Amino acid sequence: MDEEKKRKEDCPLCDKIEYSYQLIGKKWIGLIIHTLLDGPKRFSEIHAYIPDLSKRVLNERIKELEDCGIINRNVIPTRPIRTEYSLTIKGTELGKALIPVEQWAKKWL
Amino acid sequence: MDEEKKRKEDCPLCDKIEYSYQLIGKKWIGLIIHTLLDGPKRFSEIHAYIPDLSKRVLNERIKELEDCGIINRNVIPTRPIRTEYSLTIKGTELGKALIPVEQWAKKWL
DNA sequence: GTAAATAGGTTATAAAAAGTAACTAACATC
DNA sequence: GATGTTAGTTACTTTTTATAACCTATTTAC
Repeated sequence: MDEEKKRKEDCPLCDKIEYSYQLIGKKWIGLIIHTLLDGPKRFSEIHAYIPDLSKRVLNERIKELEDCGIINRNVIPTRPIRTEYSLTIKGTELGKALIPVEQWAKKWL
Repeated sequence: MDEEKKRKEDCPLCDKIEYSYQLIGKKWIGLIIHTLLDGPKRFSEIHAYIPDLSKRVLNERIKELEDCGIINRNVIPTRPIRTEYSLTIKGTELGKALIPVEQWAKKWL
């Protein structure tokens, strides 16, 4: 069956699509981005918005999202020091790209 | 800080949004829907398109997606019997809602 | 008609990811 | 100096995923 062979064979576009699904396919990533879409937030604020997400995993997700350029960590030198997280342009655009999924949820769930 | 209290307090819309992110936040869900968006496929075809997804988990994901009304299982009484999976209307709309994420991937990855 | 192949799974076990709760460091207030 | 807050970290448990072998039914190849 030749049709079975038309799969991803070093197709760079397929790789990107697959990567994006692995990204939003990680638990909590979508909700964290959604939360930050309405403005920068501190660690404890994000945690308060998503209480079922543990601090350990929140910290892990934040580092992953920083590493792929989706969020920025801004350390504000007040006393006590506060760290604020905000979406980069790349991250804001991902957040906006997820809005149709939220609209789907409103309609179908 | 009162602002921390403006979180999801029995907000049905937030629940829906959260549920949708938990759904697409499960590994492989997005790619399976993407794969089915271009037409119905058999078990082994989906597996061929996404070879890194094991048959055990593919089977689990298929059952979950069936349970929430996103895909249909059609048993075709040919000899040998073939089972074909297709998106429901709900599933097709979710697939379409994910296209902006793919466009984001094309632009930013 | 026996041997290997295909389709659509299931099972057992191992590895990776996420959850839980207690702890820490740096400062601040009472 | 005891208590609290912020932003984490650590050790340990539970849940998810991965890996690979196996299974049943039917089919094609020899």
